[in-house]
Amino acid sequence: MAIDNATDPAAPPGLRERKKQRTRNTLIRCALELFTAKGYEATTVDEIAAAADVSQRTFFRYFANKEEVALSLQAVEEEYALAALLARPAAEGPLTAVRNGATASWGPIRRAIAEVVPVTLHLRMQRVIESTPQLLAARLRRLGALEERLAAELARREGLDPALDPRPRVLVAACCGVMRAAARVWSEDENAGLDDLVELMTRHLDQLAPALADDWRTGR
Amino acid sequence: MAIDNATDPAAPPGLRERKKQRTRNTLIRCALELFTAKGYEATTVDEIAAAADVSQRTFFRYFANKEEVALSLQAVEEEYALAALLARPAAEGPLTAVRNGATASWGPIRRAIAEVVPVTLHLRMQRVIESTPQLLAARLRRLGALEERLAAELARREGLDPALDPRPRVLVAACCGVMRAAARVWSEDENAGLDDLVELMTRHLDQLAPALADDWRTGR
DNA sequence: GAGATTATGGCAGCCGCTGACAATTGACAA
DNA sequence: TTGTCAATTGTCAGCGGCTGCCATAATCTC
Repeated sequence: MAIDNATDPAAPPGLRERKKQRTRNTLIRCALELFTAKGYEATTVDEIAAAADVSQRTFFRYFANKEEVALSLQAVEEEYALAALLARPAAEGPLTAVRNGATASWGPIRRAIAEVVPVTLHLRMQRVIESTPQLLAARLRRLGALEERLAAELARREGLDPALDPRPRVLVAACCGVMRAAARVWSEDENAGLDDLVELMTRHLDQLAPALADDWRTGR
Repeated sequence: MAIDNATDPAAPPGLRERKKQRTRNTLIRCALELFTAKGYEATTVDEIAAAADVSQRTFFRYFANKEEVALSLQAVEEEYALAALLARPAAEGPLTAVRNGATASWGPIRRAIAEVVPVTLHLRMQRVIESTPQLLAARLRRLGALEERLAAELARREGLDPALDPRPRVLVAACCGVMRAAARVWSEDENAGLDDLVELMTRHLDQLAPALADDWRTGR
């Protein structure tokens, strides 16, 4: 029996598969360029399809809707974020693992993104997402789903039943909420780069414990 | 000069204003009944308009889109939540104020909702929102906007510059994240009531500090 | 009650999105 | 190489969300 590309993911991809991947990347790049140039809502799916030289129907075979192409690189980020937590040594405590996972994920994320589009385009797109209500909403929902997966992993690490102990959920929810707040602040500065985002997030995470103290005056 | 309804909000509403309010409430009630009966996506704006006995065009004069009518009661909740924080005495610390504001808001919220639709309908709708991707996304975005307002109020209470000190944002983000996690868990139990939701939220909030401890074993 | 204001309905039309069918292209084996 | 099968694509028709436009009808003001 010859190599079965359908079942063996390690097999070298055939022409068909490579072509599909190329079409998909082209669609993403064209879409992000149009979105960042003239805005998300002002960009038509027909325009994206035309720019990528496929029919509108084909676009919808690659992406379920216009949102999905806009957030396709965020989906990549999410996978790497989860993988980063899975890679933390078991010796690390929950909070430390979440924190170290977050900081360690940015390198791989940057490289993976760069394979598809220029990183600067992706950064500009982040701001479009943050300032487009529909996109921001969809992004927050995805982050919610990611939270669930992170919490499940945390519960597994600590040997807890996620249905009973709320601490994994609580910790993840708190950290993700804080990081989102950092991202919101970051997106308001047009010139901030990826490193600035990472630094802002860690600074915000460091404020978590102090912020929970019920008297903010004692600390200073 | 007679009473000027356009500029004096305290003036008794005329026939026109009362009729508008009635139409709006009817639209909300019809929409929620249809959404809970046959699902959000399966319900057409034409059907809602027909049930409320207005034209589709009129529906869109009351609500910017189908999402808005689905989340109109959540918008009410948000206003009361903010008002509850504003009403906390200045002596309370930030965390205490957030916590007490949250618990104190539920009474007024329940009463305000009951003026428009039966509370059970609203509770059923909460679960539809939680299980409908598009609605959940929109709700999370609104909560994000609420977070900003809450953080701004917290900064004002403590006399801080919200642009400089991240603690208001961090505290609000953490608490809101935790409460959202509670709401997600709650919505999975078909028979849980409003009181159960409140109790679950406070239980989750109480877990915030323990969850941040980096060793979960010491505590038990 | 006349005239100004405002709410409503009907219509045409754009855009996001989907199902169905036919045509094309790549994969695999005889 | 060629024939067959499966996957990919384009075209077309159509639905639902949503908007601008204009005419009509209901309220409000004097």
